[in-house]
Amino acid sequence: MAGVSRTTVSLVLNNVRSIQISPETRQKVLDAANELGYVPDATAQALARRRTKLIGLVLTRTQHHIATDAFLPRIISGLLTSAKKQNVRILVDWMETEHPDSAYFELARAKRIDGMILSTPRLDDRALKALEKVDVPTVLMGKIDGLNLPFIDVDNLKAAEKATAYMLELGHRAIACISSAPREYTATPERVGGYQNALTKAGIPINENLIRYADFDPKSGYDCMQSLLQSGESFTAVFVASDNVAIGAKAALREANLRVPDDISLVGFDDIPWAQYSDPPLTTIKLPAELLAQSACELLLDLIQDGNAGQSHQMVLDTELIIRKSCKPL
Amino acid sequence: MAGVSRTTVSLVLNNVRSIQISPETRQKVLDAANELGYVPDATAQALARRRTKLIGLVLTRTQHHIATDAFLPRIISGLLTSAKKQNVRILVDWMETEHPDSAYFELARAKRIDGMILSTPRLDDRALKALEKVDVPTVLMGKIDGLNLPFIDVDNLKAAEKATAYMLELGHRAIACISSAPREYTATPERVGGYQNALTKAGIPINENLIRYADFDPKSGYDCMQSLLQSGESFTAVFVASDNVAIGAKAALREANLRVPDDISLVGFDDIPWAQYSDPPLTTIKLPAELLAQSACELLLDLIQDGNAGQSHQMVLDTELIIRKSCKPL
DNA sequence: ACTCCTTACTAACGCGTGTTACTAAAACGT
DNA sequence: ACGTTTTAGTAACACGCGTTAGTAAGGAGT
Repeated sequence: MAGVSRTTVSLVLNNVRSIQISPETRQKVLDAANELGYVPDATAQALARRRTKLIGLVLTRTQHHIATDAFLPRIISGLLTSAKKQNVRILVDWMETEHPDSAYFELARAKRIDGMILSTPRLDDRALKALEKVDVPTVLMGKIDGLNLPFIDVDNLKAAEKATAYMLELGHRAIACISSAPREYTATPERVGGYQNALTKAGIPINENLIRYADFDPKSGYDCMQSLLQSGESFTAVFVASDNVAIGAKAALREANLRVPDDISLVGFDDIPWAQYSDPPLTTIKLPAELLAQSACELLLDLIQDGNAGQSHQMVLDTELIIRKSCKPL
Repeated sequence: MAGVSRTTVSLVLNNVRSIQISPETRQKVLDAANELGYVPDATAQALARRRTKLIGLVLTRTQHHIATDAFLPRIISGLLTSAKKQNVRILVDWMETEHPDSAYFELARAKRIDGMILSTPRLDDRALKALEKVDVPTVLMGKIDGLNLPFIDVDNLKAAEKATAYMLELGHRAIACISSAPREYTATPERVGGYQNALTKAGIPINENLIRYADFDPKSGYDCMQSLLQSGESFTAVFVASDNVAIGAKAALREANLRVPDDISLVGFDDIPWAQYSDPPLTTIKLPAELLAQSACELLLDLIQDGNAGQSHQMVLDTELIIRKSCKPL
């Protein structure tokens, strides 16, 4: 070093205001640090400060569903920009759903991260209840009613209702629904519920045979659509609650020689990059993914800083129906 | 604790073999740890062991290109499985290309990570040369000729040649090429080079006017295809060096009332999930993304453990041409 | 009875930083 | 001239673990 104590260096580099350092020594320290190319050891800082400056993004899905998720890049992108702005880094982890309760805590208990964002939580996940009582700042990306955890989500119900209402306006009456994921995932009942609400408001009875539950990926969409086509039920429009699933659903329609929108109208959900370039361009619900991720990140950092300071940190974002060319008046 | 020293606990929990512990005390320690729900503090371990058990995935792209990258999920999925197997975690970071040389080192210098994987490196990146001399285990996902850094990549040249040769076999002679990314990215010259090789071997002169450089996302593919169509050049087939770019390219063809494969044959690259469900199913080069990521991870962990133990850690994986229905004999 | 080895454990230090309590010197006030 | 405050800096401890060197107890050998 250059002529000063370790403590002084720490005080200068961290710009501690509650203490006085003469401008000259301050400059001497800065010069020395610069010349030596000194970078504080992040691990040691974390140990001393009891903050790792790391937040975890925990994906509650199988490996295969992560690999085929066309939505994930937007979440990561949003998270990265928001994190960089706040000088925090992102740790990605993944959890097979079969794991026991303790799985969520591996990261947190070891204090590897300061807090975490849980993507696509499941309703049947018992560990979530435990999270309420444990002191790990957590933000859910997905609303769960029973729990009192902070969450951020879009208004899935309203969005699905909007999408379905649009097809109703065009005169469709026999409208099928393919959900984005199995029932256990929180968005599923909301989106299917919104679809059902719209039908009910239009005085149309709900036909359970027109509802299918996909499993995130295009293949499941393909299977669901085939199942619908083979069910014998007739329909002129389909609400597919995930663009990624719609990719497969459209393939099934094509194989059955049905054309979009001439034979079947289609509305998707998410507005992944593919949607506007598909044939025909897909009418879909635009989900503000980057904003969602950024808000989740900021919410989490608030929680980490202020503790759980009173107010319930829960946000619901709005969505927009993007009308393209996959629907046609009946 | 339950009747024993801190040292003994450490020895038991880490299963240190070079030292003797009686089975009874061992069990006592394990029982106590279990009851207390003791989890070692990861930060403190990292400080003492000088290993963070974290590896960085550094993306050299803009925020927008990350958000629209249909290929990223497969990389992350592969990395996650491989990392979990080795009890290591993944830190995702991102770097705008304009940053100065030091940018790569922020993570490494602060010893936040044990090593890093660099995705889609750029040829013009001067910082890479600095990496050679710095003691940070690094694996490049993408081959760079001048450097002596460990890398893992697919044989882009051979793959592109294979794709182009396939169209030549079908009788096409006027074959255009849309690259996946700007020239600065390492895969670009290789893939375009493979395309040119195939033409040359078939005795066809290379027409520079039939080559376009896209920029990762569907929109750039759309623009490139439009540019080709408006150039006045005539062609019957196109090699698009990225499925993600092909999404947009197909949209441009459709708008020009050209049909695939009747009017234009198309071969893609990557085999993203969308490819097999597109209309028509896209013939493409299947890139083993998960394997690529896993190999990169294992390579990196080897480097971290053994230091740079002699042998040049460089791997080139093979690809496969998946023939679907987007090409037609001329 | 003494040395020598083995077994089973622990004291003490180090990892690289943040932070608190304290001190020495200088400046100030009467 | 003396007490009091301010200024500028540092020593020492803490963070929670890994690890090395060392020790006490017990057994074996002569």
